Amino acid sequence: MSDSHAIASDLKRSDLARLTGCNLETIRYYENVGLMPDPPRTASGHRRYGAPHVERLNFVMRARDLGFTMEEIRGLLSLVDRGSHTCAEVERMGRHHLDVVRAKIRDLQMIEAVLAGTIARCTGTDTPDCPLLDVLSEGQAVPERVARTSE
Amino acid sequence: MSDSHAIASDLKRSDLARLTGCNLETIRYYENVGLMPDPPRTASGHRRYGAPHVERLNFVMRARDLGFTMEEIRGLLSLVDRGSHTCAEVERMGRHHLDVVRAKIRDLQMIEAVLAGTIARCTGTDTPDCPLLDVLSEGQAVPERVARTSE
DNA sequence: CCTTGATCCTGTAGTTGCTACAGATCCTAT
DNA sequence: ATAGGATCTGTAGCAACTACAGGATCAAGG
Repeated sequence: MSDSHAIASDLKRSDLARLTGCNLETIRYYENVGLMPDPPRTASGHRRYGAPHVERLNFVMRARDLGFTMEEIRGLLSLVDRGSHTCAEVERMGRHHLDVVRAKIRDLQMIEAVLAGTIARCTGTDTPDCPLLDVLSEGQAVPERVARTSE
Repeated sequence: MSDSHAIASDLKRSDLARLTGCNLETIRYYENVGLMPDPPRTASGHRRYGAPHVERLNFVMRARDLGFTMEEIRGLLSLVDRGSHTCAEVERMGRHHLDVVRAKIRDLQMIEAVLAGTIARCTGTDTPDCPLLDVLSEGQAVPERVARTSE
């Protein structure tokens, strides 16, 4: 590998934010909650980041984009950091998360069906009679009322 | 209307919770944030509820079940409370919420596709090589990284 | 009538995943 | 040297609840 355009290894927090697209404050937050390591500091206490921090933050952000919770990401990172992770372990965590995602989709589709079906019966006129209000007032809004996983 | 089995109109907070399935504390919370009206009190300050409160709380809970935000529910309730609402107004709010729900579904389906497609390539063995880690490390996790509406 | 235990009251803290602000310090360029 | 940006810290705020502590009150049994 040439060093023709190596990533500068003396990044300020604002540089890291710019390179990753992460919010400036969120970087500090991830540090506080243990998703990012404590970076080295200059004599006056300013954080200095390098290429590994860029990678780590990208990892965290991609995991968040995929809907992993911070707890799950901590789990993934500790697997990787341990240095002896296996694909099986990672896959297990991924599958669990996939189950959660699919459950959310199902819940939202139930909501969509009720909403769409109800609104389709709306007249859109000035009458106070409204199927949606009827559902909210009397109907069983969503067949299984268990928890609100879908939010 | 007979009073053979009219809903008792002298309900304690615990009764309202039991009748609706709502958490006891949540009732007070809804009162604080204006989703439930301040109920009458006994001389010693205990809340007393009646049938209208049961209906109102059921309305709020069904709306929450359908994923309406508290802000939206406040809007729906103020329409209804105003006494001069129209189906068109309610429908408009419902349609807007339906759009939000559908956007969430789409976002989650993108996540599902990436996750499922990636995990399908997992070997499930003891190797550290893992497609999911590859996606998190290098991939563009979810094509459009805009906001996280789907949570 | 009195006690005991259940219920009720209030305010407040915790949850998740950030985001934003205030006030102090520091860095950089002129 | 100084002005104005950037950084530092702690903390508060968002949604939508849930739970707890400490005190007051109610209801039933003795």
